[in-house]
Amino acid sequence: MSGERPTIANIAVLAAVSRGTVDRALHDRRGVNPAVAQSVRRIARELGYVPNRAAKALKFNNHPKTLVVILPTSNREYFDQLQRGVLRARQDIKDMGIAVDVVRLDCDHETAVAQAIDRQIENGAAGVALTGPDTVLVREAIDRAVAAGVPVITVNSDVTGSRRLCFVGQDLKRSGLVAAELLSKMLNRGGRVIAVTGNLTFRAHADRIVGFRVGIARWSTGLHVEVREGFGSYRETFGCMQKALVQADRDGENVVGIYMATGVNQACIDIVRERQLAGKVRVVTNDDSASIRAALRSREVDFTICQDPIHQGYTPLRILSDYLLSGERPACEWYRSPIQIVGESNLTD
Amino acid sequence: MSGERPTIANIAVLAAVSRGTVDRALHDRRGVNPAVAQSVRRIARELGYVPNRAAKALKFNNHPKTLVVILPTSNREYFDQLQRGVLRARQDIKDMGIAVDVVRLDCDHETAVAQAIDRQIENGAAGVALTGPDTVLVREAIDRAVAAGVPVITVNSDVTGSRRLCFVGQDLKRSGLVAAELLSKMLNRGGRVIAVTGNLTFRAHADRIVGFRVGIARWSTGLHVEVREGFGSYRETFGCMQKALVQADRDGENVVGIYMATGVNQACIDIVRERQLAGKVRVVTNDDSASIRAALRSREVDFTICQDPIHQGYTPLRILSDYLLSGERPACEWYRSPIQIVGESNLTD
DNA sequence: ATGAAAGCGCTAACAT
DNA sequence: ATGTTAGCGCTTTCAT
Repeated sequence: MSGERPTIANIAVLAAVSRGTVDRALHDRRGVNPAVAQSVRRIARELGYVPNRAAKALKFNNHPKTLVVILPTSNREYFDQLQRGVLRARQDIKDMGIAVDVVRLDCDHETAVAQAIDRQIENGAAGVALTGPDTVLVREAIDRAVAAGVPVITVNSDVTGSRRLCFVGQDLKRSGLVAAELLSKMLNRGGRVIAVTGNLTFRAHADRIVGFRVGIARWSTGLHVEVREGFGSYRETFGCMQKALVQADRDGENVVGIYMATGVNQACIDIVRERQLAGKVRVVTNDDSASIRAALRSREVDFTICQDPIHQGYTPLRILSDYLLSGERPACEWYRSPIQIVGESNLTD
Repeated sequence: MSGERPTIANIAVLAAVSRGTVDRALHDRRGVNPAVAQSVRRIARELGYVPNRAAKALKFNNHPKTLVVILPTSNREYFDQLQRGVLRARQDIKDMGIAVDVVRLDCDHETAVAQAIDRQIENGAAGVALTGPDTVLVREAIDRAVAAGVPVITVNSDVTGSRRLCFVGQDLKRSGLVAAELLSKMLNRGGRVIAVTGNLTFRAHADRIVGFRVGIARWSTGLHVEVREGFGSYRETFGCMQKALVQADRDGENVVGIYMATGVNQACIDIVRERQLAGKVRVVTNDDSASIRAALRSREVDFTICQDPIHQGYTPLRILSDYLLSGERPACEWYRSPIQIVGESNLTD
């Protein structure tokens, strides 16, 4: 083949036009003779032209592009971690003439999120990554952004049916499966396992439980699952756990394991501590936090299943900047963030 | 502060010299008045000057730099995976005017490795990442490269005492700890655990066992560790396992767990299969391979501890290209690759 | 509708 | 020893 690495100048020669015209043609800008545009694009395709990212980046230095990340103020510990991933990405792409802004707001408030998206587009954001509720208002705001030519990526929790570029987050069902495998393999005897979740009407919460049930059925011998909802409040979570333990006593079945699938792990940990269940009951939780780390060290928790918040912060920005620099759409719709199993031995402080 | 983002041109104005002189001063090139050089560097420091990577990258396109990765032909499955990480990095830095070559050779042969390094330097490699034996010859070759201004990174297995930029690989002692935690938590009853390794005189092999022993002491109740060496051969590994099982019978102690810390996992898996120990004995292995995946699915292995070969292939090239582009030395001497615990539930096919 | 040219920040070749 | 200039590949005026 032609040894020449394809560049705009290169294509310009072959098409017998100027570099400006090639640029215009390749970017579907107006003011190009359709026939010329056609032929330019054909040549580009034949040469396998891919824009040089370094050159484009250098050019951006004129008028820097800005990517915006919208994150919740809730679940502070987790999203602070995620933000560290964002900051790392910011460093990596700063020299590409791409700036990164982080906006934190109450993401449970759907209108707030939708408005934030609209505002960022108005301000000229070149791309948006966000965590928001899976509701119509948010979906419409995302679709408006995409229609305006601004790529959007959902992080940690997807907005289904929207025209976002892709979703970066964990496979929650799989996460539930992992919890089940761990508990099953730690518990060869039978008995009762309590799975505490937030609210089963939320898809995200339900998914983990679905996976967990499947996993228990697949790997355990004689474990029974008892699901309880804590609805995101400490009080209710604490209460439902207590009731579940009493109920088990009454039923004459031993509680041998606990799966804390909820955000309010603290309530569960406190129960384990108060009742001195450490060592008697196997406990698996989700995510990472100071109190979970402490519980791992004190053996009140055996394993916690993490979703690599750093990765979730870093990846979307890399995808967006790649998109800006090379026009390449992400390879897949769903970037599954790794499922990390963490015990006391591999705590990474 | 001065709102001006610091560039060479910028510094040149402040120092009242030309851009060329600034470039020379900042790169300690010869032919600059020491006093001038001093003042230029001072101004650069005060402005917090960091070279623009995109610009440097674009410049590289003139005469592309080449990074070389030297990998073993042995342990094929693992290093093929690692090479995939290398190829991914190659894509990412191609546009930076940085090419990546992969050389595979028999890395147990120290002279071969040392010669390969020398040859690559002679060929004008801009940086080298390598997996090689921790011997004097290799260390000297690395130091020669570094002395010639070519940065070197060791991958997967370190060459201690060498002047390599950094090491990217797993914390093997930690890996042994993790194995111990898993087995301990799966085995509340007491009994004997067989740990199969290659050759305890090799630091890398010994490390895992050290960690494993510490971990068993820390987490288990009543587990006894029996270490066997297989010396990297299938036959010997198979043989020593068999002997260990017979010995346990004779001693009247149940073998309840197996830790396969060796490269020849296959021998151990075959034993488990032949003796139909699946379900009776808890098994933890290292790394990932087709046969281990199969064993996970057939439940002959409970968990395998992986060291993220993709990461080990990707990271060194990122560090090297960052070094070329920004002159930044890596933040730490040892990039610990993540310790992944993989069961049947989180096999990533 | 198209061409020409300037410039992003840096470096290497050339000129003084 | 230092200044000047060209050029990496791309985009964006400004001219035509």
